[in-house]
Amino acid sequence: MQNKIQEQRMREYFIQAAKEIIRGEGMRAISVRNVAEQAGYSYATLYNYFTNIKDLVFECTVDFQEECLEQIDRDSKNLDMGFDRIKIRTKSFMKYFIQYPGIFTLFYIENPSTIAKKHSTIDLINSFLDRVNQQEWDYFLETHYLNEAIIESKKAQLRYNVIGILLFYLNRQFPKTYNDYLQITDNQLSMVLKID
Amino acid sequence: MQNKIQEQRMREYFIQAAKEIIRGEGMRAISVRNVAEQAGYSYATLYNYFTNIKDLVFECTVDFQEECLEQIDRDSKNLDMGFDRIKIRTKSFMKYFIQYPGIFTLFYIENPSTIAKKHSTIDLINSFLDRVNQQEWDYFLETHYLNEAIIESKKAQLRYNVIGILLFYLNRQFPKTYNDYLQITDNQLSMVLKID
DNA sequence: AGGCAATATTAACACTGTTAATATTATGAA
DNA sequence: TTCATAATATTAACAGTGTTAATATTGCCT
Repeated sequence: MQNKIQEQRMREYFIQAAKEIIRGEGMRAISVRNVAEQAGYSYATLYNYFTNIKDLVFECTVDFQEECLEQIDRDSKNLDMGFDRIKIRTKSFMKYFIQYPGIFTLFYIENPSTIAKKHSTIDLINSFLDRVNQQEWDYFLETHYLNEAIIESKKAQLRYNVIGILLFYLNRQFPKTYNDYLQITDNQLSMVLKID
Repeated sequence: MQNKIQEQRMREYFIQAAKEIIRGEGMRAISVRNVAEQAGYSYATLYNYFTNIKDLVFECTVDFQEECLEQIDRDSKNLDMGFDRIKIRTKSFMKYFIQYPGIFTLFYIENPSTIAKKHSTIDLINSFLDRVNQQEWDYFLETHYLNEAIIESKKAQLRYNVIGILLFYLNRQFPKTYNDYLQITDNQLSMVLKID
């Protein structure tokens, strides 16, 4: 690890390989030998650039977040500020994980190697949905439409509800059909995103 | 598997062993050899009574649900029907999984061997919190305090919110402190369990 | 071209779940 | 009781996992 540019390039090869596997076959297909083969290197080479496989896969999360955010922006452009925009953006957020269940597993199911290590990555994941709608929450605050306590409460409500729905649907096959999932989602978002 | 009584007794040995490990060291410590040793048998013997290790661990869920329900009933006895009773019972439900994080992992994180197989067990897990508060929801319906649509919506809101909070706290160390977790929980339950 | 440092690969270890072959135990008939 | 057979338990083995140490290969500079 003398040449920093070459080192980062090598890391990127492994990260791209891991991303493809996670996107396609999911977290179950992730293994040191699998990722290395996809990257075109031997399995032990991976350890010259990452301390372990968990560290590697969690580095993928920043790229996935970017990609997800791009989809959300596409799906919500030209929309006026307000609850409806949050609703659309949140549904787009959820759609991304429905498309790539392996990425949901990585974000919320998989547990990191060490609890303390790479805490920033986990923090970014935890606050992801909050950041997706940050513009809107700020708008509500500035226009005095909602006060800060209410905003924090609704932000949390949305966060837990959305991840809960995805957890049940993707990890527990509940509800059984996609249509039921869509209906529950719409109902729940409507409950959270309204003035009481 | 000639004598059904002896067979069930053997299964119970393995189930009890698995339960102790899940309660104590968590799902990470579950392995065929580990469970078998705790049960006092060789690892291959397990396969005479269970098709695989996943089937075995998911059989533990019925016992855990019973135990959890007993705690909830203890914590909520002598309470009048109403939102407060749901709140207390739901907090007790959550407390159980905070006490035994391994059981939360088993219930909501771990995925079964086959999707179709043992669907009833998964269904019982999915509906567990609903059943915990079924008495109260029925009471609200009978007394015309809430209509059926509202009840179903609130039931779902509670379900997703509660599991979401536990997922973040137990699997993502968010929030960092137990006190913050308690405050968020109380706030969220108050939001869901009120008349709009 | 030779030597040294950087990097990549193979071999090995301790695990995992699962199955097949073997050893042990229990049961019933002579 | 003895022996054969069925039932059950155990060991050996296989293919997989993550990770580390020893070895092979590459690239660079004198």
